[in-house]
Amino acid sequence: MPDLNFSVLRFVPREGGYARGQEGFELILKTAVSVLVEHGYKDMTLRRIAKECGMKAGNISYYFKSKDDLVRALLQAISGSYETAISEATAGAGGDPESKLTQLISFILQDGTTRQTSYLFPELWSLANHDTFAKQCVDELYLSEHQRFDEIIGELNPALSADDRSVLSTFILSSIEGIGVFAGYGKYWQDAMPQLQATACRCFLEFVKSAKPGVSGTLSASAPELKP
Amino acid sequence: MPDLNFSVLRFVPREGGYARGQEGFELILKTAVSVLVEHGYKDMTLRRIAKECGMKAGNISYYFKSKDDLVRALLQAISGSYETAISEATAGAGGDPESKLTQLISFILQDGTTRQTSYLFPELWSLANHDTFAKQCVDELYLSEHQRFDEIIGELNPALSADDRSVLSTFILSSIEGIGVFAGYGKYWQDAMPQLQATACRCFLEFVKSAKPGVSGTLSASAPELKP
DNA sequence: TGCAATTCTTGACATATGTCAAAATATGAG
DNA sequence: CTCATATTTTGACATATGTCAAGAATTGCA
Repeated sequence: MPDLNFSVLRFVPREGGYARGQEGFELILKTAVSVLVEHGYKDMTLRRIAKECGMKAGNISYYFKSKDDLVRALLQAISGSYETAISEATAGAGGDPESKLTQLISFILQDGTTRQTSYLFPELWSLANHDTFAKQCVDELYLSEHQRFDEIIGELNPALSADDRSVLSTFILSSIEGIGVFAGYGKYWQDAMPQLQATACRCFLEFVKSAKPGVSGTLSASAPELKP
Repeated sequence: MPDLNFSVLRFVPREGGYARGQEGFELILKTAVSVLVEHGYKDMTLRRIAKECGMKAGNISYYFKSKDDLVRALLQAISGSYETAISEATAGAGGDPESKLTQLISFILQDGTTRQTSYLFPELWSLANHDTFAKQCVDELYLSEHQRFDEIIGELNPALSADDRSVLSTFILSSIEGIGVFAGYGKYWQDAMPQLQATACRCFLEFVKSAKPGVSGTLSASAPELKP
């Protein structure tokens, strides 16, 4: 069984109960994530989770009144954990906005090389496409990442408007996440990840620094203007 | 029921049989794709496909000896269809390598705004993570896209080495695909897609044209060299 | 129009799933 | 230790799934 390591998987604390109760609660969620990663949502059954927990399926119904409930807790825990991780990763960055951007990009790409992240996110994206609550969790997660990019871009190029910043943030964030799909754990271009990381840092840093206000205008809108 | 439009869904032709047989065969595959898109792989059951086909579940077993067989045919049809679409989309591009790159990027992003593509690919990525055959189909699809980028980049900047070209192709391809996850059909940043498209074209075109040989070197390897 | 090959339905099977109630067991404050 | 509370197992339920065999219905060539 491959190693799974969330830096920290954060749970909403349980009200009342014994210590054992909290253990069981967290074990179920951790194991559920593991099953989701290793087998996909399609095969994430209560009996499978229970078996890997060393307990019986009925016991999960004691902690979660339905599978839907379990999945919700799962999504919240995952979303919250990644938000926390991003927060901590960017908190330690030096004052230099250039290295902040480089560090943020590198952190996300590095995380994308783990089996967990590489296998988990397609499941999340699929879930988000068919479930409103899942979509909210994923959106929330990415909004917090988007905000980090927005801040850094503002420092790097103060001349840009809020709209320009937002589009650039979305552009860079989504590009970076896309790289994980192609060069993440077990993917075809996995070996090129170091080069991709260096390339992404160079390309986006340069682009943000040299961007002029209106950079995010659509192509047709950027047609040559009439001179007065 | 939202409209689904594969430009063309290509099938491996059936051997022998009546005309009705071919119809049923194609109907099942088309419907299976529709169910996969609308409900996700988890809920892509034979009975659901059959019901949407207006036939009984048992009949699918006549065309496909197992569900696994159906899924394989599905993946091949999808992979082949996208390869064909990419091929045709780039065939019509003018001789100018700049507009070729712009057109290819625009085509992929435009396709990513459709419900079909936006919902389908997370399913494919998830499948590829847990199934060898699915992984092969997805890899094959992306390899053919990668090759198009590689060719165009070679025209745009002949000074680059094959390694540089390949890394840049992977970088741009994955970035573009990532944008679909964030600004595709129904996604949070959907409204920003026109700006993202313009931004991506500007950023990557500029980057490729101005790239110097060795651009894909890792950051540590690009440390200042000792002068002799 | 016959009639053999093809397509489709019927109905069943074994197995799997989420859920639940009742009984059994474990926990830890007093 | 006692015992009320919390946790866990047991065993069942209704429903769902992929698969298959046998028979009914359809197709299209002669």
